[in-house]
Amino acid sequence: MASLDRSLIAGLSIFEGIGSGDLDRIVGQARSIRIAKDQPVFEQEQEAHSFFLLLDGHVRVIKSTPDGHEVTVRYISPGELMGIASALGRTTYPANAIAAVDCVVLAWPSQLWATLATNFPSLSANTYKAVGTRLQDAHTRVIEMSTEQVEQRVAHALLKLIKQSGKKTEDGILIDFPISRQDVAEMTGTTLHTVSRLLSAWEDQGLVKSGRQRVVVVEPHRLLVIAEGRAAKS
Amino acid sequence: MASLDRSLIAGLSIFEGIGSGDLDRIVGQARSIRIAKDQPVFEQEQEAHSFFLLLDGHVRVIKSTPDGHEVTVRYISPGELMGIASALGRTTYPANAIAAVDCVVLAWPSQLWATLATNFPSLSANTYKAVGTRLQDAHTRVIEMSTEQVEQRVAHALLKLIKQSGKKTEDGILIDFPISRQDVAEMTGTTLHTVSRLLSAWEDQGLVKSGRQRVVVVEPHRLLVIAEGRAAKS
DNA sequence: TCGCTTGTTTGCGCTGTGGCAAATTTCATC
DNA sequence: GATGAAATTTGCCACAGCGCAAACAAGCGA
Repeated sequence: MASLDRSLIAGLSIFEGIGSGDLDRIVGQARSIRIAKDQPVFEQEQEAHSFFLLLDGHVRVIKSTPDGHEVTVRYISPGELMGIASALGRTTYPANAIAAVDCVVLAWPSQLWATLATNFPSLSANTYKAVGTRLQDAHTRVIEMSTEQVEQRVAHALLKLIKQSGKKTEDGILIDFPISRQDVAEMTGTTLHTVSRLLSAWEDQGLVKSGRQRVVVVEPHRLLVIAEGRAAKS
Repeated sequence: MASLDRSLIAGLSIFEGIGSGDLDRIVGQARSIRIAKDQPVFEQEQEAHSFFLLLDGHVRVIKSTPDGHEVTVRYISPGELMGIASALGRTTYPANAIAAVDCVVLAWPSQLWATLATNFPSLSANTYKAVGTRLQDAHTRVIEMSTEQVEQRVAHALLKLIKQSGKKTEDGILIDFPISRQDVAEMTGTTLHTVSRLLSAWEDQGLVKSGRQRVVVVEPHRLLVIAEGRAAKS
């Protein structure tokens, strides 16, 4: 399979600045795995035996709280690394990662990170740059949760999703994996009821079209207005 | 000054596994800077010319939103790195860092990171481990904001503060830098009014003692009960 | 010592959201 | 096409916590 995906893989930002020979040497040490929808890629607290690169599909990263709440930390799109506990000096995964659709991933044994990082400094630099972005994102998330109302947070969440995994359709931009009201609620710290009410209202205003596990954003620009908190109260 | 602080510095977790000769070589390239209370260590969006190690004092890291809200990202205690944008492939600081009290920091030029990291792998590993912890903390924060009520969040914030910067007194554990109700509000995503009400209530119950820019936790254990959400409604 | 500034407390009313429950739709399976 | 499970919608109510405003300390400088 390696040969088939090579051109795709070579274009990923993680491998920027890495020669094609080196790339082969890196990818050659990974095994390719298929993960069926709703199956875990890795699980919270579990020993971090591998780290992964998502080649195809979408993965949801979730943390569960002791009292039974679930919070979606982020969604992973093709080309992103996940489970890189080893690069951050951890021995267990900090969260659950679950395939939102059928996925294909590359998996490297965790102990390989150290040698890969020293042999391929660009790989290391690119990885830590991605970590920096993630840290930023997490802080942005904290800020949103601290200062915005539910309506703005949900709007922001949808905008993020279409930017990351949007697919053009004739109706608008579709989030191209199944996503329920409950899922959106877990991303934004609210309830599925409130999300449902919001989506209904937005649908009435022609902002979005949505159905069972399906959201299409018709007017991203107007959604952005809501996200920024400059919405005209109807 | 370097000689005076050497034993202190050698014990920091960032320098774990680094020989004393190497340590000198690393620290020798930093300059020591005093920063007066309320003065910035670095500022959001500003070119990241240096990265820092806090030797003494306490620093507040803040992000400002376009609409004038301020959110406290975290507090930094002695021994922690800050402003390590360069290690994460960024060229500007992502937030404001302000001295909560008079501080002493070591500062290295950002461009030095690359050579330090390659010459001293332990330094690099320790740093990224700290980054990993920070990422964890940020996610924990998101989860708290998503699932907990204000009362629990404030309780958690106080517990974090006393763990990080607590100082034993005869009354209880004092947060040993000036912290206002407003500051706590900015850590927990609420208003100074609500924080004030909570502290008043807790003071009545003998849980804390507080005054102007000052909080002493008298009964950490009972505060933890509140933080966990297992509090008996009075 | 007397202001003056800055931080804190507290009352009151309002509202955004959560909680609950029931009805309804959609999809998958037999 | 019938049956059932899962997702969604919606109405109603309750209340946590915010906003506003006014009164109160507590330091600090002159």
